[in-house]
Order: sequence, then structure tokens, then C-alpha cells
Amino acid sequence: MPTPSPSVWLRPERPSRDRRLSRDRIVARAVAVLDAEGARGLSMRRIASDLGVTAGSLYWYVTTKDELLELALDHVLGEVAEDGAAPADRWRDALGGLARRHRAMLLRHPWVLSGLAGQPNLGPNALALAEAGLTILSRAGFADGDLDAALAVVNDHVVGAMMAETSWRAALDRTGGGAEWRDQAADHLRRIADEHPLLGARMSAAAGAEIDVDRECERRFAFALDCLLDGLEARRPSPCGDA
Amino acid sequence: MPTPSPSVWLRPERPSRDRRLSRDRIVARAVAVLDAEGARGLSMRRIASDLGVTAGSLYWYVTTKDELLELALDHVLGEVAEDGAAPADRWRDALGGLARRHRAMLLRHPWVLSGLAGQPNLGPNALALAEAGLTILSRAGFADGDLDAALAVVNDHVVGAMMAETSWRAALDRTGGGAEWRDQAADHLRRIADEHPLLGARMSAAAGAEIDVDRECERRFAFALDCLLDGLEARRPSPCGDA
DNA sequence: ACCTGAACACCGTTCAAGT
DNA sequence: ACCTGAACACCGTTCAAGT
Repeated sequence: MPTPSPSVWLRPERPSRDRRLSRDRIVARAVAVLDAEGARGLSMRRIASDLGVTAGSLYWYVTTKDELLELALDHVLGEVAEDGAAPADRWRDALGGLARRHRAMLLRHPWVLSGLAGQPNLGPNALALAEAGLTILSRAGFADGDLDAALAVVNDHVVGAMMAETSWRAALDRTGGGAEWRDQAADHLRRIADEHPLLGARMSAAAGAEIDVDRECERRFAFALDCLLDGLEARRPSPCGDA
Repeated sequence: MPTPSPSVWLRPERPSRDRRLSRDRIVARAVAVLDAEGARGLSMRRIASDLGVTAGSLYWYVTTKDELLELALDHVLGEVAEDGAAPADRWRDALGGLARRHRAMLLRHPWVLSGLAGQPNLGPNALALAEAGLTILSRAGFADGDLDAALAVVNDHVVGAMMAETSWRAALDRTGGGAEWRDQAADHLRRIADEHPLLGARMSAAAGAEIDVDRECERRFAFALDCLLDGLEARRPSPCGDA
């Protein structure tokens, strides 16, 4: 209780009755900045100023920038969980759906991939996601060592594929429709084709057809996913009463 | 030609008859620092001082730190090429060998994975590697769109798997054998097991057995590789006269 | 041509001091 | 308890100036 003053209006409202900051607010802001400007655009000072606060204040809620990134990562991992509706009872559809939602999330938040190297994520959403995958595969008949391995096959492929896809997309965005780049690229492509016939053929096929990038990416993702689900199917122990 | 002096010994050797710096020397130093201290330990100033030079000097040979990282990346990619001996004539062995050497390289230079997000690598070694993969798959019967897709299945898996493996290894290294961490981990694991039975079971299986990390990583890698090669085999068009 | 030295505009993090 | 302000020890990059 402050000392009473002649009038309320003369005493400014207590600046921080409720805290201006919170871990949630900080993480949310971090995700927003990362989405908008990528990993490079994120700084403690930037988040702080967005929240109308000094950089040092953030360290009351978060011990380090890395920790903040871990929190942001787990935050967006929460988007992968199935939105209502029981999981498909066929294990292929269920696992495929998980992979596809994982991919969709990584397209929305490509910065996740640049922060994935380092330490493994043990946040609650990461754990829940792993459990979901294990549940599907366990019901499908996998057990023990093959259980982790099978889940890893799918997870690892999603992050590997998205690493390639997002960096490919980023490169396309950067080069835009620049005319002078157009010529340089054509030149470079010709030199590549000389020494690397197969690669040259594939690249000019992609460039020539003015291919729909979205469709092509989805096609490749689906190809790989089917491919590795087939491989898992062949390794599946005894099917015990599932679809 | 400088003006002649009474004795050679009085005139210091010309400081830079041959350039002290070169792109190769800079890249080599960068790779060494990255190997020793990881991506975090690399700075222009650090490389410069290692080479006995000022930071600004580096910009004569390299326009940006990112460019230097691209060069370093392609440099180590050169280690993946087969060391003599014709490639195995069975496509599975050939492609599997490529994947295994790729993995070995990423274990030696884990920092590559943190620099992989961003732009696709178009360096000479990256191109040669892609061509090698395409050659194997092309001889195996793949063509057109399936050709890229098939190669991507393998490549993407290698980087995805190594992303998980290296960050897992890094975490193990950091936590070492700390006694107080031991207790925290056991506690955390118990809480995990409560909400996530399958995950808890798998984690305590791994922790309890004091598993050989190297063996386990190789087992999982082999499992996944076989798995996805099976998937590719099933998709392989008409086998035209190969083993 | 090649390198230095100093500057610019940033970083993450710490910590006394205020309220 | 929560936040400020200033500092510390760094960054990448530029650029006149030297040789």
C-alpha cells in the first residue's frame, strides 16, 4: 500500500500490477518474429523492444536465448497433433497423416529446421508427438528396438526432406524473377550439364517446364513416404488383428 | 625491385612476395575451427587471428561469412566420394555405400548439419555427388521424375537421421557422467513414463542397458537404410540386365 | 594487389540500482 | 518481484589508408 495521495488522478496507475511480461508472451513473440524474419531476424533486443521492454528483462523469464529457442520449437511442435477425430485405424494412414502434418508445420515455421541441430527436444509437445507415433507403430505390431527405429525412419525423413525443400524454396524466393540472374543460371546450368549429364538433364527438366513447385514438392514427399512405409510394412512382425 | 641495400640481412624479407592468404587456406582453417569448436566457435576474427592476419583481410578472398560456410560445406562434401575402386555393381550396395560414407562424413563434421538449412549447395563436390547417386539409380532403371525422387529418399534420410544422431550424441557428451544430472534425469524419466508409457519404456530400456551408443546408432541407420532401399526396389521399373 | 586499423552497427548476457 | 540502464565482451562488415 502506497501512501495515500490527494487524488487518484495525481498518482499514475501502478505500472506493473500485473506483470507486463510472461514466458508465454515472450515465446509467442519469438515465434512471430521467427516466422516473419527467420532465425537471423531474432534477437533478444528485438523481442524486448516489440514487447516494450528492455533486453535484460527477458532474462527474468528465460535464462538464455537457446532456452527460448527450445521453448519456441516445442511451441510450434504442438501444431502437429491431430485436430480432433480419432486417429485413422490403419497404421499407414495414421503414420502418414502424422508425417504430413509435421511437414505442414515445417512449411509454416521453416526456422525450426535451422534450430534442430544441437540438442534433442524434450519438451512436452515433442514427447506427446513421439508417444503418438509409438502408439501407432506399436498397435501395428512393432516392438522393442524396431519400435524406435521404425518411428525414426519416418521422423528423420520428414526433417531431412523438409530441410531440402525449404532451402530450395528459399533459394527460389531469393532469386525471384531477376533477369540478369536468369542468364547466369542458364550459363551455369549449361556448364553443369557438360560434366554431369544426368544432373543437367534433371535440372533443365525442372527449369524448362516451369514446374509447379508446390505440386512437385508434394509429389516427392508422397513418393518417399509411400516408399518407406512399404519398407516398414515388409518389416512388420505378425499383424495381430488390425486393418 | 627495391633499391639495393648493403646486405640482405639488413633488409627484412619482403613480407608478402607470395600472398599470406588464399581462399584455400581460409577454407581449410574454417573447417578446422568448425571441427574443433563447432559452428558457434567460428568467427571471421578467429580465423583471421589463426592465420596471423586482420579480420578485414579475409574479405579480399571471400565476400561474406555465409559464402565461406558454403565453401567449407562443399569442401567436406568432397570426402564422401568413393576412394578408388569401381562402384559396386549392385545398385543397392552402391547407393548404400554412398549413404554410409555420407554418414561417416557427417560424424566427422557435424557442424555441416547446422549450416544445411538456408540455401541448397551447388558446389562442385555437391554436384559430383548428386551425379554419382543419379548414375547408380539410372543404371538401376529409374528415370525422369522418379530418378530425383529416389535419390532424394536416400539423401534426405541421411541428413535427417544424422541430425537426430548428432544432436543425441552432443547431448550425451554435455551431460557426461554428472551425478546430480543423473538424479534429475531419473526423475524426469519417471514423470515421462507416467504420461507416455511407450516412450518411457523405450527410454528406460536405452538408459538401463547402458547401451553402446555407436552400435545402436549404426543399427538404426542400417534398419532405416534397408527399409527404404526395399521401398525403392519395389518401385524400380523394369530391371534391365543388372545384378 | 593485398593487408591494416579503425570504425559502425549490431549482438548475448550480467548486474547494480531502482520501484 | 520485476524491470531499467549501463556496461562488458564480443560479433560481421566496410573502407580509407598504407605498402
